[in-house]
Formats: sequence, structure tokens, C-alpha cells
Amino acid sequence: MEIFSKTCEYAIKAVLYLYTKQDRFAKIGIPEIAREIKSPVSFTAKILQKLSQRGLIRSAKGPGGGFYIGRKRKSIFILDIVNAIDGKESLNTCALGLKNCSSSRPCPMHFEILDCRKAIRNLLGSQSIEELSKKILSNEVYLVN
Amino acid sequence: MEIFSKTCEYAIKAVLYLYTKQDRFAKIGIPEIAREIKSPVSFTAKILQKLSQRGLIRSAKGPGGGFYIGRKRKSIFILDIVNAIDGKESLNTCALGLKNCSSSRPCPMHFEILDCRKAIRNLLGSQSIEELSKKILSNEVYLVN
DNA sequence: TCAATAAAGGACTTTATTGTCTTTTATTAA
DNA sequence: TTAATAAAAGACAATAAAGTCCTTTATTGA
Ligand code: FES
Ligand code: FES
Repeated sequence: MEIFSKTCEYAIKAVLYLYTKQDRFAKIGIPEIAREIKSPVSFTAKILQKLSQRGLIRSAKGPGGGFYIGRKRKSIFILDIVNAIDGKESLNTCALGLKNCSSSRPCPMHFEILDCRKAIRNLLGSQSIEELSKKILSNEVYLVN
Repeated sequence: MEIFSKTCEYAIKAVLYLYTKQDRFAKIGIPEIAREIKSPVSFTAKILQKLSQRGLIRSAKGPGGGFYIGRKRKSIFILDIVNAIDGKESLNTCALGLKNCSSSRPCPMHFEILDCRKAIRNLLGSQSIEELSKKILSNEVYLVN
């Protein structure tokens, strides 16, 4: 019933944290990111690596290196992070574990879940990271408690 | 991103299967249930045991024994099964892993997720097992593929 | 060129979930 | 009262998710 995996949680928070930096080319190191989002350092390293491979963030090795957003790019959304980490299928598998989720041979939850999924996809696809990070900067919302 | 745990999936399907039986006192054995919902026999046994302990279904030992619904009871809903298996908290924990989910110190997803959760709770709380099992009997929906 | 730095990569451990197997307990019917 | 049956209970095994640690590679600046 948990919405996101831990991996996804940290990924979302890490990207949000990066977006709170005004300078999109400021290199942020793993220790700082992990500290600011309260996540395990080495595990976070792995996740940042993946996000970088998927092109959602950039990275620079060596002294003064770290992770950063990079040049102006089209808006990304929570959904993009989820897709990058969990894969696109995760939102389309049958809630009751049938091999294929389809309206022609639906499980007892199919149509109801479909509506719900649509709502979730809508939600995750409409929350732009820039907007959310602004809310963090203005202390409307928080990355840690 | 998966909605239910495997345990929950099997629990829901097992209870639905029991409700498809017209005779609420007909004792259904573990092998039949596991076969009909395509679940691992021993694992299913454990889950049925738990459902029985929680009072969602009844059980009878010995020859001719098995699981059954029992005397007329107030309608149960998918949500009741989820609560019995995963606990009631599972729908209230912070989506981004903050210790406490609260509107006074919300995470970036809090308010949006809140709406979503309300929708899910509504959905799961409005799907009565009786109704769903009728749809199974009329081949509108299926427990296996 | 060399030492320091920081991410990339890979092997590994821990923990939780899923699943199996065996023994015990209760019930039935001969 | 006994043998057969079926769930209850608990120990165990396999797999996946989460997390750690160590080595390698790339980059920088002295
Ligand atoms: S068939 Fe189960 S959710 Fe679509
Ligand atoms: S604080 Fe994160 S969902 Fe409520």
C-alpha cells in the first residue's frame, strides 16, 4: 500500500533538493544531498548514479564535482522520476496480479483501479519539480521532519 | 507503485472466492481455494489462517472442514481485508517517508496525495465483497486469467 | 606529472517479503 | 477409541529490496 519504493522516495527528494539550488550548474556532492534529505549516503549515491544515467540530472567527477541540473531543459514531473526508477509498467500492472491487465478480461478491481490510476498518473504528471522546489524554498512544504 | 502486497492480493481473491459460494456454510479446503485463485498452497494457508483469526472468515478443522463465510454478517469491503492484512496505518504513512504525515508540516506531495488517498479509501471502502463476487459469478470479472 | 577529489561501478550484507515444509491440534466418522 | 482428515502453528528456505563498502575511473589544480 506504500505509494513509492524507498529508492523512489530518495530519488524524488534528491532531485527536488537539487532544484532548490538557484544556480543550475552548482555541483552538489553526495554527502550534502544525503544529509539534506536524510537518506543513507551510499544508497543515495547509487540512486543519483541511476538518475544521471537516465538523464534526469547531470554529474561531474573530480574535485569540485557533484550532481547538478544543467542547462535549461523542459520541465520534469514526479512521474518522470518514478518512471525512470521503477519503469513505466509499474502503473499498469493488474492490482490483483493477473498476467495482463485488460478491460476485456478484467479482475474484480480493474475498472475502479483504472480510475484511481488515472488520477494518480494525472497527479504525478502535473506536479512539476520546479514548482514543488519553489514551495520548499518558501517553507510551504518540507523534505525532512 | 504496486497497490497491494502479494499477501493482500491472495487474501482478497481468497475471500472473493469464498463469497462466490451460495452456501455460506459450505466448507472449502485450502487446495481448492489455492487452485481457483492460482496461489501457492502453503502460503495461502497462512493467509487464510490470518483472515480467520481476524474474523473475516471462519474455519473448521477435521474431515469435511475448511473455510467458509458463516452466518449472516454485515457487508465487508476490500478495505476491511487490506486493513486486516496490512494494518490500518498503511494508508496514512507519508508518501515521501517523513516520520509523521501531517498538514502542519507537509512533504512536497502531501496535499495532492491526500486527495488521492481519499479517493482510494473511498474506492476500497465502497466495493462490497458480495457485489464483487456476484460479478465473478456472472463472468463480468475474473479471478484468474 | 602527481596527489587529491568525487562520481562510477561492482561485490557484498542485511532485512523484509514471499513461499515451503513438518509437526501439532482439533474434529469427524467408522 | 481409533484412523483419517484438515486447519493451526512454527521452523525453515528462496527471493527481492534496501543498504554498505571497496576499488576503479575521471577530473582538477598544484
Ligand atoms: S485486470 Fe486487474 S487491474 Fe486490470
Ligand atoms: S507529509 Fe508526506 S504525505 Fe503527508
